[in-house]
Parts: sequence; structure tokens; C-alpha cells
Amino acid sequence: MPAMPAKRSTDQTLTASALNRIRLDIIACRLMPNERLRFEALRKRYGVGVSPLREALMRLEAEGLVQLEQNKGFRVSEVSRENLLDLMQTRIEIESIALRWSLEKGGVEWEANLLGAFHRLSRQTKLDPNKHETINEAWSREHAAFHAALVSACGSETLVLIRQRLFEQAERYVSLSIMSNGPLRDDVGEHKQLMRAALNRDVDRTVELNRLHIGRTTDKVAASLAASRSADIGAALKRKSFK
Amino acid sequence: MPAMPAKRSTDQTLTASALNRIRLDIIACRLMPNERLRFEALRKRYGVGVSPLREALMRLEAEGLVQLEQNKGFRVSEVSRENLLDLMQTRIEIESIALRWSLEKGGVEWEANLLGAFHRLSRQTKLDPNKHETINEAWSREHAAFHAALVSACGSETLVLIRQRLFEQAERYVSLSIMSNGPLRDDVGEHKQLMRAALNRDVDRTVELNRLHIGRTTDKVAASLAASRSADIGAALKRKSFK
DNA sequence: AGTCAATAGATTTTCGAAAATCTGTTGATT
DNA sequence: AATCAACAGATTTTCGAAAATCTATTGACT
Repeated sequence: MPAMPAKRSTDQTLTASALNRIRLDIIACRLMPNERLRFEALRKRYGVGVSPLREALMRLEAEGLVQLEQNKGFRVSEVSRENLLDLMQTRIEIESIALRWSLEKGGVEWEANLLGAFHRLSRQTKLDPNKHETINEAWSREHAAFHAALVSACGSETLVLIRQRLFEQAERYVSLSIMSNGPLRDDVGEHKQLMRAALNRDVDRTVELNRLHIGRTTDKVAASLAASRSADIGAALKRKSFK
Repeated sequence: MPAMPAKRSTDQTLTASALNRIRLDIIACRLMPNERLRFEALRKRYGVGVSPLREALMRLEAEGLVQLEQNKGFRVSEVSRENLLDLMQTRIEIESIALRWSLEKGGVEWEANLLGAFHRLSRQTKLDPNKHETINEAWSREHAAFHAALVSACGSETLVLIRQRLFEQAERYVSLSIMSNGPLRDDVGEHKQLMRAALNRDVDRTVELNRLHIGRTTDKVAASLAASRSADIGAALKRKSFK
């Protein structure tokens, strides 16, 4: 089963490898919300010892994707409607600032990157061509890259990092929603509008479009979260991933 | 020398203990910016093994206080004028949002807490009564608590956490400034104004006072940072904490 | 039956040493 | 002298096992 070598080519240490793989698994909900992360299971899954695993999990705790209860171990962070709304509202505000600065400061290089990012995104299909009902992983990457490109000229490493963290946390909710309700709307048009407004340096419109973009996702996710409350989460409870 | 027991009463694990102690040491610049953090030295200093230390440092890296170069070890994050300005500007924007929400939502309980926090702060002297030229640690605690109290009613755990991280990063620059130039201005009055505006629910004035409050600190710190460039940092270089 | 202490098994936390990697030095070569 | 490979010591990274802690169960007692 764990045919994948523990240390991928780009990661120089087992800790870095485990960190990146676990982060992706949590964001994609291959590790489900609130699931206990026992070391024995993780050791088999990722093919590394407890030291790299503990280090990776400590870092993910700081990123908000994992929670540690002292002497009782780690689990994937819980999801909730309250957390979703908090997250998305905060994300809107943070991205608004970042967009404002980015549109003020962005030069030709930024414009070129943004156009390129949009082009790559538009050439990906949202649904996985092989197994339907699943999201295309390449699409996810390009989608993340597009949103990152929008704010990349804001001139604040600090703000960019914060935005990235919030985006990743939000992605986990999107994954969850897709698992229960199938993929969200296809929104190539939305991204095109967003890009146009940004390139036109229309701050107010860009910020507003972004707010709506996030808001629509939030509503969709919130709905499926409510719907799956008794189904998936109940099932998970009985499978005793939970206490 | 390490008479202090490794595991303090409130921390249940050695990792938590090391994490909290190292974080405080970095913020107070008892561990200097860019200083290499060798495990042998840390083991002696904190009286724990490498496992808890590595876990603590991984977490601090996510918090921005420490940096890891793969296979070359950890060091305290570098400081720079650019990072200071970025940090403070971002902090102003984040706190502005948090203040706005807090003033909109804060109830009687919040008002009471804020009054209490101000009172405790006003009863502390900023300078350490024993050894002059040093900041009073109790004052620092109450100062942090006061600013936290201001935004505590904002209703967003996410935003509160982000604000806390930025505040801690900023505190490190303040410590650095104090070490080279002595304590900053005594600003009881500023905090009183801030509290009054908040309690009056005057959002614009509170946000503006906060902006000025942070701005003044930034200027002071930036000045002493420029001044100490050749002195302290040069000395540190020769002491070869650096490459 | 219900409560509680004792115990055994499961799990996390921590350590010490082995393995891997880096850094500076020596000495050979051009 | 400059370049470079090989080596040795320093340091980080990782593992496996020991220690500490938690959890569930049993059995004694009220």
C-alpha cells in the first residue's frame, strides 16, 4: 500500500515530506475533520517515524488544520458552521486589504502573471476527466494559484501568508462540500470578471466581486454542511473516529 | 544554571513548556534575531531532549518567530526595516477590522473587562522598579492584555488569533528597541484615550487612535533599528551568531 | 445496582543513539 | 595561487525503545 517513497524529490527531509502530504490530505478531507491521528496509523500511511510526524503535526496545529490535546494526541480540526462563517468573513476582509494594495502596486509583471494564471485555470476542467464526482486536482492547483496571483503584488509578505492560510482552511470546507453534494458551480466567468476588474484597477469592483465570490461559496458549503450533519458526520461517529 | 524545572506547573508536557519558554525568550530578545538555535545549547538551556525542542521550533516557525533551513537547523527570525514596516502596516489593518467588530458587538461584559484591563495596566510602572533600563515584565503582560481586551468582543476567533501573532512579532521589535535605546515613551494617556473612544463606541476615532499608537511605536523602533545597525548587529556578527 | 480503586492494555511523550547531512580543512593537481 | 576532491568533526535528522500518561475493565465495597 505505501508504495510511495516517504521522501519526495522536492522535500529534503522526512519532516517536510510528511508535513506537505498530511496538509494536502487534510485539505482534501482524505483525513476527515475530527479524525484522530494515531501515530501507529500515520507511521504506516506515510512511512516515517514518530519524530517527523509529531513535528509536522505541531506545525499544522499552528496553521489551524490540526488540534492537539495534551497527552491525548492529535486530531484533524473540527469543522462547524460557526467556524466556516468566521473563517470566510475574516477571509473576505483580509483579501479586501490585499487586493486593494495589490491593485495599487501591481506592475506589468503582475498583470502578466495574472493573465497567465487565468489562462492555465481556464484550460482545466473542474471535474476530474477520469472519475466523475471528484474535483480535478490540477484545477484546484490552478484555482489556488489564480487567487494567489491576484494579491501577489500587495507588497506584504505577512498579509500574503495570512491569506494563504485562510484560503487553505477554506479549501477544506469546499472539499467536504464536494464529497457530500458533488462539485460546486463552474465559475470560469466569475474568475474572468474578477481578473478584468483587477486589471482595470477598479478596486471597489474587484473587492466587491471577491466578496460575492467567497460569499457564494460560503452559502453553498454551509448548505451542504447542514445537510450532511446527520448523514456523514453521524456515520463517522459510529465508525468511532470520534470519541 | 538551569535550576528551573523543565516542566512548569501549568504545562503538561515538555514540548509545551519548551514552546512557551522559547517563545518568551525570542519575544524578549533573550534569544537574539538571527541567532542560531543549536540543539546542544537548547538542551542545556531548557533541560529537555531534542524531540520536544524540534516540535516547539516547528511550531514557532509557523508563528513566524523562527526560521528553518532544511538540514542546517533553526535560527531566530531575522529582523529588518522592511519586515517591521510590513508587520506594523498589516497589524494596523487587522486591528482596525477587529476593533470595528468589537465595538459593534461588545456588551457589558466586554466593557467591564476592558476597564479592568486598563486599571491593571495603569497600576503597573513601565520601568522595572529593581533594575532600571529594563522593561517591567508585569507591565508587558498587562499591556498585551489591554490590547487583547479591546478586540476580544469582535466575535472572530480567527481574527483574534491572527492579531495575537502579529502583536507578538511586533513585541520582539519593541524589545530590540528597548535594548539599544532604553524604554519607549510612557503612554498611559494614549491607552486611556483608546479605551474611552472604544467605550463610547466611536469606531473611527478608536481606529485612528490605534493607528497612531502603532505608528508612533513603529517610528521609534525604526529609528533605533537604523541606529543599532552597525553597533549591536555588527557585534553579533563578530560573535558569530551569524553565518 | 452503583461507586470507586486497582489494574492491564493502548497510546502518547520523551530520550539516547544511529544515520544522514553539512562545514571547514587538508592535500593533491593544474 | 587557484581549484577541487577527500576527509574529519560538528550538527541535524531520524529511529526504536523506554517512560509517562490515558482509557477501559474488573472486582471490591456500600
